[in-house]
Amino acid sequence: MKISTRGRYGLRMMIDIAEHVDDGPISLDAIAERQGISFKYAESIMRSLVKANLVKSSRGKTGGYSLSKKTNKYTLEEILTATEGDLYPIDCLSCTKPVCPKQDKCKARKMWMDYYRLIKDYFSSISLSSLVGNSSFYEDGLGI
Amino acid sequence: MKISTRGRYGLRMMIDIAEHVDDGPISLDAIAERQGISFKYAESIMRSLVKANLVKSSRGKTGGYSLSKKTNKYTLEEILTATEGDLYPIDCLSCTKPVCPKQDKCKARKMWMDYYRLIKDYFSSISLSSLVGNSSFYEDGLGI
DNA sequence: GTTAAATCATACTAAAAAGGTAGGAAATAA
DNA sequence: TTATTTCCTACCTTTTTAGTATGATTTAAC
Repeated sequence: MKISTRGRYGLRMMIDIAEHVDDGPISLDAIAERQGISFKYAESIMRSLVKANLVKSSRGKTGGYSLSKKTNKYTLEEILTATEGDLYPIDCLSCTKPVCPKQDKCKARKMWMDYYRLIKDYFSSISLSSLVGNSSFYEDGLGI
Repeated sequence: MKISTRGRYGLRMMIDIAEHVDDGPISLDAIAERQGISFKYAESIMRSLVKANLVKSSRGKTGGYSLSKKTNKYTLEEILTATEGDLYPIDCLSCTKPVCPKQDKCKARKMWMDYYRLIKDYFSSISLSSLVGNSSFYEDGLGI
């Protein structure tokens, strides 16, 4: 049931880039520093984000990472999927996995599928921009 | 993001007991056999269910496990919590865990808390009885 | 052109969690 | 008394998570 650090850190790294979007490409060094994540681990997470085309990278001296679209075009669903892997709560819901032999008789399957839809819809409904800066999500927040 | 086998198996074991509720205490041997779970692993999961007072056990020759209340009084929330542990997606939401030093500034915290409430409410809204027999959940099911 | 600063790529390792086992003690109905 | 059942503690194996090491490649600035 737990979200791994890859998903949590990946999201924070995306927020970090979004908040410094005006400064040109953001170096991983700066992101890792601000987020308190080791450079090397951040690097491995960032590569997942690049592969999923969520961020663009530029190499060389003034290189770094930048967003590939507007912050309000990102959903948490795509960010978490890129870093965590798919959002299926159980493998047998996935089309790419071998079909469970008990599937037809499984009394819990529909409940799990409904659960999957619920959380997928939730993350799809939240944009990266809603977590950035003094957004409403932040203003409503708990510990301000 | 994945549910572990303890949670999934534990739920199936509860469904199994519920479906044989008229036969008196159900032996673990029968449950493990029907559910295709190894006896020893089923035993370890069942102990979590007993500890949480979700099932009563009786020892001796005709012993076994039986429900401690009516099937419609069980929610999936309590069954999953007993077998999986708490439903928090991230540890820093839990009151019993040390407080995250960045909590006040965390832009994602409210989103995670809302997520937690969403899934807790979902599992709380589903009763064990709705997964048993030819219930509506089953009738609506996918692969029947 | 050289250099310094950045990403890219592959491989590796340690720790934790998940998944599962073993062996025997205690209870109890037949 | 015995067979059958749950109870308890400890252990083991595999997989996943989390993180590290090393070096190559790219590129802006000097």
